[in-house]
Amino acid sequence: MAERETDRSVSQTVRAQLALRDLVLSGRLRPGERISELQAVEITGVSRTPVRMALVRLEEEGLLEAIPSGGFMVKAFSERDILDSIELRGTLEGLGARFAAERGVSSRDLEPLKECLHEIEGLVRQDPISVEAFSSYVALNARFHALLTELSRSPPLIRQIDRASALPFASPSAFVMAQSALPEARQILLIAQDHHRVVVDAIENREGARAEAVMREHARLAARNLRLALRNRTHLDLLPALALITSG
Amino acid sequence: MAERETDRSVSQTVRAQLALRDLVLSGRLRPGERISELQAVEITGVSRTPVRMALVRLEEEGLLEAIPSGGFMVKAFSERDILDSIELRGTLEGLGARFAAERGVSSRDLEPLKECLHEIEGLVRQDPISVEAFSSYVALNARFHALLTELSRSPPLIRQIDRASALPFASPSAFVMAQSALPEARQILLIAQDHHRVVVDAIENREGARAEAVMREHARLAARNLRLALRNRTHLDLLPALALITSG
DNA sequence: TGCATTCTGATTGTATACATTGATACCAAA
DNA sequence: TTTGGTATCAATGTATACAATCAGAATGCA
Repeated sequence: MAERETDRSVSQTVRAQLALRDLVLSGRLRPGERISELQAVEITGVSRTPVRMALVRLEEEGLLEAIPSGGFMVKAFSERDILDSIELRGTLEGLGARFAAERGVSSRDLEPLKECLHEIEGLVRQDPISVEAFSSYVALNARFHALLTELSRSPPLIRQIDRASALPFASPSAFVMAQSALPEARQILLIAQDHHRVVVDAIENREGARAEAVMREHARLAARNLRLALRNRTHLDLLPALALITSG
Repeated sequence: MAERETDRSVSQTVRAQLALRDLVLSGRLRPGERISELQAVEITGVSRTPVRMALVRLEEEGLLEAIPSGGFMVKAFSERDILDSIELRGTLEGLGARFAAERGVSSRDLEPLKECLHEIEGLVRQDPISVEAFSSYVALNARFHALLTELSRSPPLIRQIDRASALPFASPSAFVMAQSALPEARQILLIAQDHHRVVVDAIENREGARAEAVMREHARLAARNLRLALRNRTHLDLLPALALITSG
């Protein structure tokens, strides 16, 4: 029944973790629903031990919640939780940008970031933006944010940002996806790209405060637009992670 | 050998987690040193399964690091890592204070915070501060920060702050302990208490920006003083967590 | 003597059996 | 009918046995 294609390249634990995460994000398990180990064993095809490890890691990741009496359930998020997560992430990224600016970054390190910026530039110039271009944008945007995070050169901060982005609705891609639901999507992307340009410029010129401020504004824009998109409830199926929302 | 006093109130996993954390923080395991499961089993007196769970949790907590080839080792931190962690925590607390201020807090919710403030007030008024008073201060300070964090009423943020404080050198107590190594310790405590007063006042008056700014300044003060204390290398044994530092 | 290779030992990753605990349903008594 | 208790059962927590993998040492060959 369960596929026995033992892919030796990854551990059973990792495979279970991926399968269970997908199960939660796809919405096949509703928020608040208990996830039984036996059930998880049947679905993933691995034994209880790695399943258990995967459950613990997913709990630490924030997708699951431990039940006091034992076991785990799918965590439920309110709309406010999601908006806070976005702002939280923006604050951390802001600190990262400040670190990068204050500590100085060689032009060699800035190169990939600028290249990324340039590629995005080409995409948003289109009007209207094609579907393929849009999905490229999502990938490039995620890449931009990842590179920017790296520039902080602060392992503790990078770690924390990664944790904050683990919640699927707080990832940079999620921002963009949500914005795409709005009629003024292209305008928003143009503003976002403007933020990108400013933060790179600020880092280059060692203006820490400006770099930080623009990243926070960047997140606030994302939060505002997600809120609007949630009000309209249009095309939100683009972002399956929103299945985790329970209350307004 | 290993105590067989099976304390039924807590799980084996939790007991192992506590024992191993203590092992790391006490410095009996040096940074970079590999921690073998067998060894952990002997020390904690519990079997491999809960030990393994504890190791995974301690890794997520940031105290251990997974070795690619398998197993875990004690994580090593640079001085820069520690200073960044403090600033990171201050940034998160700043956001929390802003949330509290912007969203409004009932005077009923502020009461325990003010009481805490008042108790600290009594302590710092002493000159010189007695040893007992100082250790009370450490506890009260931690309590103040915890209450403040709660006031944000943002589960995602609270979670993140808790994670940031898990690193022992980033906890509020660590700030105070480190400061105690300096000759001007009392002056510093007075300034810190001033910050506490300002943040409460700002929250009460719904001044989000001011609340945020003072918490960040609060952390910057702590970082500055820790840096000074590290330079002097005086009384740093007060903070055993610093055993995790490897490089300057 | 130096380097590569293989073998061996130990340690981790996985599977499963056992113990224990929490939940539920049913029955009896008030 | 409701409430209390008990018994049963299912699911988790724990222990241990087995398998796979990695590191290191020893040996053989160049």
